[in-house]
This record gives sequence, structure tokens and C-alpha cells, in this order.
Amino acid sequence: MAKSTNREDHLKALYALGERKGGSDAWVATNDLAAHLQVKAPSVSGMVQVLQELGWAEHRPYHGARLTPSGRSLALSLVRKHRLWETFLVQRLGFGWDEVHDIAEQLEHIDSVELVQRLDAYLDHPEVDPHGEPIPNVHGDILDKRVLMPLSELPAGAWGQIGAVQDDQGQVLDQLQRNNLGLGSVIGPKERTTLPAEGHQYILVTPWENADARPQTSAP
Amino acid sequence: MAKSTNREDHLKALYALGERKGGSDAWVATNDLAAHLQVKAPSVSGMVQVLQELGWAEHRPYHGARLTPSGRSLALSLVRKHRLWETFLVQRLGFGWDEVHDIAEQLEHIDSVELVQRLDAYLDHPEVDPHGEPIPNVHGDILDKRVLMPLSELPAGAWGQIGAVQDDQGQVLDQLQRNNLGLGSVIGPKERTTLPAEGHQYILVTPWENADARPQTSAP
DNA sequence: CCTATTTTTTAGCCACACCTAAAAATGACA
DNA sequence: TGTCATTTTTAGGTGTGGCTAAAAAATAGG
Ligand SMILES: [Mn+2]
Ligand SMILES: [Mn+2]
Ligand SMILES: [Mn+2]
Ligand SMILES: [Mn+2]
Repeated sequence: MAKSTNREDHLKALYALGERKGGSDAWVATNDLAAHLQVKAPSVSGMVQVLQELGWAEHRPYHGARLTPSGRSLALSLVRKHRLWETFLVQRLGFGWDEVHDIAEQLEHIDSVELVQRLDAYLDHPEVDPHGEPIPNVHGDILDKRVLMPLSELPAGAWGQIGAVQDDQGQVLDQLQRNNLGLGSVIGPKERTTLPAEGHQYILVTPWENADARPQTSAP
Repeated sequence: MAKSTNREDHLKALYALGERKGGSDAWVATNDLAAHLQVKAPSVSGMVQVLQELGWAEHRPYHGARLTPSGRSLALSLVRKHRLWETFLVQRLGFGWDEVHDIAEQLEHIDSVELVQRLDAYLDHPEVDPHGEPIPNVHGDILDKRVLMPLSELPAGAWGQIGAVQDDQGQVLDQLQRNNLGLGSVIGPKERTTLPAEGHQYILVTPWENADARPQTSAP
């Protein structure tokens, strides 16, 4: 038994949902994985057992799954590849930030350590991807230490600056683009009402103290 | 039924062996496909029937298989992608010409028309890949009209200039590199004895009239 | 032209990754 | 605490793409 595209995608989902739940000791529910992967629960049940046999995840039946250290390390290398490829597609090939996720979802599975190293160097070792999300380094460390919160959790009346947007939320990326908002844009009460509320959880912001300062927008 | 990595690889093999046999009406034997794909004959038998159902190949049992026009067109688009990616890996990422085939074998299956278009433009619409092999254009036409013959078929005593080397023959690429030979190098009797005879069929040359002219070597 | 060898296909098996339907465990709450 | 709704797993089935062993067709030699 070895790597495969599907196993890698399940691993990555387990990492992503675990992070969202607050760290490496969080248990992730089968149903949540199934929803994220657009697959039925029994498929996840089966795959999670495979991940356990591979030593990549721990599975407590009827309770959930979480990554082992080696699984986490593999997941981080997939996230790294995904975000490096997205950076390449936007910075070098000129794609829009809303067009690259599906392609990177394929490219991340290309198996070549040398390729990732050269790509990273070619892009000048970027620290964040086109959606503002941090790119783990070759050791799996995330050096980016910004503290971001979902716009949906920003106190009413407060302002925030967009630090990142979930890359798999094409709709939200579109909405921002249509409103001339992007990474670095500052969000006030007006923008909050303009942007559909369902998307607020996918827009990650830093609280913005002085609402009078000039918004430092980097057009998307 | 739709595309898949394996079906695409079989299609590409059918194209490659058909070309080697002299064109689009050549029938390719099951065993030859199996040898090329490093798979057993029954697997090819099954796959060839699938290709027929997909309308990509014609199969006459106990006789062989060949591409339909639509299969040929798909195969050419795969060859195009493979060679564009190899060009990217060598020209932009600095890989050696003997390191890129296996990676391109994966990259060629990435499914995005837009990506191929942008990659082609990014590379300034190259006409040949790092191994000298022509890159079909977006319509599947091969504009490169050089007439190349295997070194093994060059008359004894004649000279030849290297026009291309089969990209899947890593050993041959290595041998050339070790002898400081590459695309454009001129091969005389001395080089022919130096290079192992088994590799001669994979080195494609144009006959070289004036053996006294300076060899126009492009270092590999 | 008939037999022996080679080539190819068919038959039957397995692993992977998905599905639906049914069973089992959990947890909420009366 | 007992029941019930929800979640999860298990059971059983499908399609893909491999394999080996056996059968069938083609080819070659005497
Ligand atoms: Mn993926
Ligand atoms: Mn991203
Ligand atoms: Mn391939
Ligand atoms: Mn090539």
C-alpha cells in the first residue's frame, strides 16, 4: 500500500478540518470529511481505516479521526505543493486567483521532490499563496505568524483587513473581485453588508484599529 | 466512460508505436503495446477494447489496434502537453534533459485547456522539446518537417547530425551526455563505436554531407 | 497440409475507491 | 433511565485496471 491521489486528498481534508477545529489534537468527524470531499460517509469510513493502516491517521470508531505526526508531515507537504503551484499559476502564467484551485488540486499530486524544490526556488521562496494562505517550508513549518479570524467572527461595528481567503471558495473569490476587494483590502460596515453573509466565514481578517488610515489594497 | 490516466497512456503508446511503424494506417500488436507500457498482454487486450468503446481506437482481434481520427487527435494533444511540460522543466526550472521524462509522464494528464495555452505562450510557442522532438500545435499539426532516421539505419561510414533523441531512453541520454554529445552534434565513425550499439535506434539523425564542417554542437 | 510454436483473447481473480441499504453505536432529552 | 434521532460503520455491489492460467487463433516448418 502506498500513496494515491485519493488517499492524499483525504489526508489533506483531515488536516484542513483538524486545523479549523483548533490544532493537531482535534478529532474530525467522518461526516465532516465526507461533506468536505463531496463523498458519502461510508467511503470516508473505509478510507480512514486505510489511512490508519498506512500509519498516517488514528481512528477511533464512532468518534473521529486525526493525523499522526507522519500523516501531518505528509499533509503539510501536500499543502505546500498546492500553494506553490497556485502561486506559479497566478504569478507566472497570469491566471486569476479564482481560476487556480482546481488545477492545483491536480498538480499537488505530482510526485517529485526535485520538482517542488526547483519550483520553490523559481518563485523566490514565496511565503504566502495568491489567496494569502501561508506556504509551509520544506520542513513543514509555517513561518507566517499572522493571526487571522473569520470575518463572521469580527465584532459588529469593527473593521478588518483581509489577510487571506479560503482558496476553495470560488464564489467568495468572485464576490470580492466584483466589489474590487482583495488581499489587504479593509472591510467596514458597508462592505460587510455588501458581501453575502454566507461567505463571511471564508474571509480571514486582522482587526483594523485606525479606521481612518488609507486602505492598503492589493488588487486581486 | 471518460478519460483516465491509464487510458491516456495506452492511447499515447498506440500513437507512438503506430508512428514508428510508419503512420496512421499501421496496426499495432498487443504484445508491442504491452512491452512499451510495461504491462501484461491481457491488460492491453482489455484496455484496447475500452478504447474502441470510447471511439478512440479500432480493434481487429488477433490482428492489432490503431487509432481513430478522434483518438489520434487526443493522442496528439497528450504528446503536445508532454513536450511542453518537458520544455518548461528544462528551460525554466533548469532540469537536465535526462531528468524530465518521468515527471512529464505525470504532468501530461493534468486536465486544463487554459493551462496548456498559457504554458505554450509562457514558453514562447516552442516547436521542439528538449530532446529535439517536435511539439504538435494546438490543432495537432506537427509543423517541424525535418526528416530524421535512426542512427542504426545510417549507412556505415556515413556521418550524421543528431536531430532528436527518444525521450524515454534515459540510458541513451546519459551516454550522450557523458560523451559531450547533444542535439546538433555530428556523429562520425569514432562516435558510433563509442556509443553502445543498442542505443543507436533511439538516436535520430540527419545525414551529414560535408564531414569537414564544424560540428554545431548545442551542449545538453 | 498438418502440426507445433507463438500470439492473443477469455476466464477468473484481486485491489482500489466509490455507492446504497442495513445494522450498530452514540448522545440528547423527556 | 429509556427512547429516539443522528451519526457512523458494516455489508454487499459496481466500475477500473491490473494479474495468472487456460483456451483460441494465427503463423511457421516440415
Ligand atoms: Mn487533490
Ligand atoms: Mn490557495
Ligand atoms: Mn503518462
Ligand atoms: Mn521528449
